[in-house]
Amino acid sequence: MSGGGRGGVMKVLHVAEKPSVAKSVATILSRNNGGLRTREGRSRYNKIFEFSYSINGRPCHMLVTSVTGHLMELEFQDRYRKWHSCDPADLFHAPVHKFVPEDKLDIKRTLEEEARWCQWLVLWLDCDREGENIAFEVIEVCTAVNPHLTIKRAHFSALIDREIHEAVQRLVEPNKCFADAVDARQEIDLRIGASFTRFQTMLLKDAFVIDFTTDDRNLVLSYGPCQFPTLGFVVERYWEIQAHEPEEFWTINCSHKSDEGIATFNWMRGHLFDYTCAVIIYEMCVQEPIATVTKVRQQEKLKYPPYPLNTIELEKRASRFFRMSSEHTMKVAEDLYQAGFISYPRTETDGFSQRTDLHAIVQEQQRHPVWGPYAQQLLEPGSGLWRNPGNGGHDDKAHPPIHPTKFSSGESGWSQDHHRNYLDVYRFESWGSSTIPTYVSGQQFVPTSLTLDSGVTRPPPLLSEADLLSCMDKEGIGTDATMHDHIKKLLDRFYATKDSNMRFSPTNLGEALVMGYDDMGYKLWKPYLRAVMERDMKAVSEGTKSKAEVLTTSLQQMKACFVDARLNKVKLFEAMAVFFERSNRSGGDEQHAAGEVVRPCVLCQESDMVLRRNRDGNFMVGCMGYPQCRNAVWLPGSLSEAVVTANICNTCTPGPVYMIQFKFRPLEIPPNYNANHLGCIGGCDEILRQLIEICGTGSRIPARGRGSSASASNVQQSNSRHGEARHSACIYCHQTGHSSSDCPSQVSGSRSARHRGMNPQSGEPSVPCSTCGTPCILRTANTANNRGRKFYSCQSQECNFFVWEDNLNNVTGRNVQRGRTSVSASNTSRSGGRGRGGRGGSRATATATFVSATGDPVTGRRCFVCGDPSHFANVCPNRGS
DNA sequence: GCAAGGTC
Repeated sequence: MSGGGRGGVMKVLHVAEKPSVAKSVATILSRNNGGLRTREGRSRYNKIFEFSYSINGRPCHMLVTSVTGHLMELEFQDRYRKWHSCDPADLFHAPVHKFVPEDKLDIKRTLEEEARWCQWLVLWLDCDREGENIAFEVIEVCTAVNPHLTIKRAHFSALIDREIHEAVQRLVEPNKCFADAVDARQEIDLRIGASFTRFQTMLLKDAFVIDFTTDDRNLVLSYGPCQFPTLGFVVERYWEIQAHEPEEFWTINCSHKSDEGIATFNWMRGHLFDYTCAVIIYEMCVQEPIATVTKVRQQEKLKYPPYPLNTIELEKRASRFFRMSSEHTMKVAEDLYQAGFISYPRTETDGFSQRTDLHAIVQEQQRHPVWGPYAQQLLEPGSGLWRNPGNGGHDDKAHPPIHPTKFSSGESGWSQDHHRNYLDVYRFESWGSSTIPTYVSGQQFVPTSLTLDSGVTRPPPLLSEADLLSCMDKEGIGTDATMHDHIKKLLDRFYATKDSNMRFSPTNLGEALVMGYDDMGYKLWKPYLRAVMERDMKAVSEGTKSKAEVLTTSLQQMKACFVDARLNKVKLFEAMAVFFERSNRSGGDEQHAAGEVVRPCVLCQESDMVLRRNRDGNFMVGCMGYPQCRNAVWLPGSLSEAVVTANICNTCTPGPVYMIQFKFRPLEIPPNYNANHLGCIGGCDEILRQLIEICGTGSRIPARGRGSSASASNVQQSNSRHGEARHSACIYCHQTGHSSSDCPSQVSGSRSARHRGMNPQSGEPSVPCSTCGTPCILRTANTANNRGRKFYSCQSQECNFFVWEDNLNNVTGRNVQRGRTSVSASNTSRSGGRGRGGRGGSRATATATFVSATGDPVTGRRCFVCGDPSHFANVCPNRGS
């Protein structure tokens, strides 16, 4: 019989994913005379609960404790931890290991101490893949000290009595497939993240002047399978906006004022882009102004209350109504949860289970000064107000939707944000209703106003935090508990910014990185990669694929992608060069920056010395501090291979000095020397010294042009947008004669309108918007009528400023100068004095002809009321209105 | 100095 302790009381160790669950499980199970006792463990957060219970009739001494999420981390072996310790491509196969980090050692000790004297281990981790993986971490720690443990898994979907009692009587086996799926995910995330992060940081950080007013050493250009697609959403929307070319349209609006109020009528055709058509129809209306009601339709509009809150919806609503970032929202929610005011804030569930006592939840709120009376009303049986909330159809089987759990009239020391979390009688949405006068079919009236108005098509808005969360949710980027982290990471890494309207734009850096990978043809910034990983994980968790299989294939693919990306790194360079000045610091070639560490530099005593190969193929060990420190040891020219080993020389100091496995070309060294030699560059190696003396160092075959084309970093792209850059080859088509911003190969599709060369410091031509002052950059139209024509338009979401560059020159009589040329929108606006935007009321007083939607002067069009070409009929002063 | 996932 397994379990030992035949006939006696069996000792059972229960481990939950978090302290709160341990407490709930212990409280529920001990309720019937269990005699619950609490004692401290090694970790101050993770208490140990003890009581008596019987499992399937067998008396047990129960110990319930917890971990706090994952107990272990995955890391590369020490040898590969330093950034310059290896080629980043090696990180796809460098050995990794799982270990318990420093801050979790207390928990580990508690588990070890308690597991030692127990017979059973019961795992109460959350019932999802991560929970299963944590379960195996706990198993590893516990079985290491007690290999005889019988291991069981409790399956529960809610922390309620029946579920918990049932779970403990129906223990199952832990599911290794689930845990394996997470192992695979962890390893892939680590390898991809570390390799690409090191690669792009070392490639670009020092090669460009990236000025983010931060300590330069902290600038990391990270890559991650979640953060990059998140950035991708932001950049894609931004490009969509950039690519938008405003088009003027015309609409006829009619209103009618009666005793009952004002009715506004919309034109069934919506709007027309053709001015002539619109004005003809409008003039017909004006000449026959009597309106006839042809149909009256009444429609009931329903508005449903929202579904119960899950984490994502909570974050979206806090962002929309309170302008709180998702990250801050989760902090506040955590505070409220810790204090017992709301239920667990990380949940996917958006429907209450049948078993939830909703009346009890509402009862708690009866004393509240604001919504207490409403709560009381709800509970009154006669009021007929009670209605169960809807169900959004999601259930994570672990937690209920987020709801208030007890009454609070405000705790001292809490910020306003803490109070905001209640969905009270919901003051944050309105019915949005309006009442209109009643009409009957056949009724006739003369409109109070009838206008021909112009409008301009607008691009979609920048992504809000709620939009971004929706995109991530839809594409499966991150989990409900981590999405806000990924968004914050974009801000922390200077990849994106959030404006005062809580909307996200990419920074130059964020845009350049996405552009670089996009130009390589890689969808690394798209959600597909994550989707493939998610599919693989599912296959592993269902047992249709093995962990090893998924790891092998996906790492193989990712490594191929990495190697290819590195071959195409010029694309990243070019994209960066669009936005940033090149620096004259070292770097820019991660191959040069990388190298295997051989020893600490004795000269500068700051950096490591690494094994490198120069462009001629010769080996040397040079200081990472180059060019500040020029310490170098040149190795024999007869070397064909050299690899740093893990062997440390026991004579040379200061150490460690790693020994190098040398391989010489046999024909180039004297016959009495071995072609394979494990040597040391620290000074102790007599053989190496002799070979250097015999063979010399440096170029083995002088001046034969070897390696002259080997440089993969000969990017000569100048970042200057003026002067010499115009004479160098375009970075897109590689032709001379135009700059990259004018490249004809780039002026179609959304790519054409990308934000190229708009670095404010670069002196790109721009005009300040006369309405809001935002600098407007020069862009090129791509419409049938105006292909290639340049225009300025305001990038502000709220502003309609637009002007053709050639009009500007005509109007102001001079060319646009860099920076601060001021332009009056009223003189240059396309739409003259018409329209509702209030743009350019000056048109009515101008003597010029009309300006059409394309900006060209229009001849032969004049007010049909008085014939004056300076205005249209709708604003004619001679027309009785 | 690197990822994403748990959670305090």
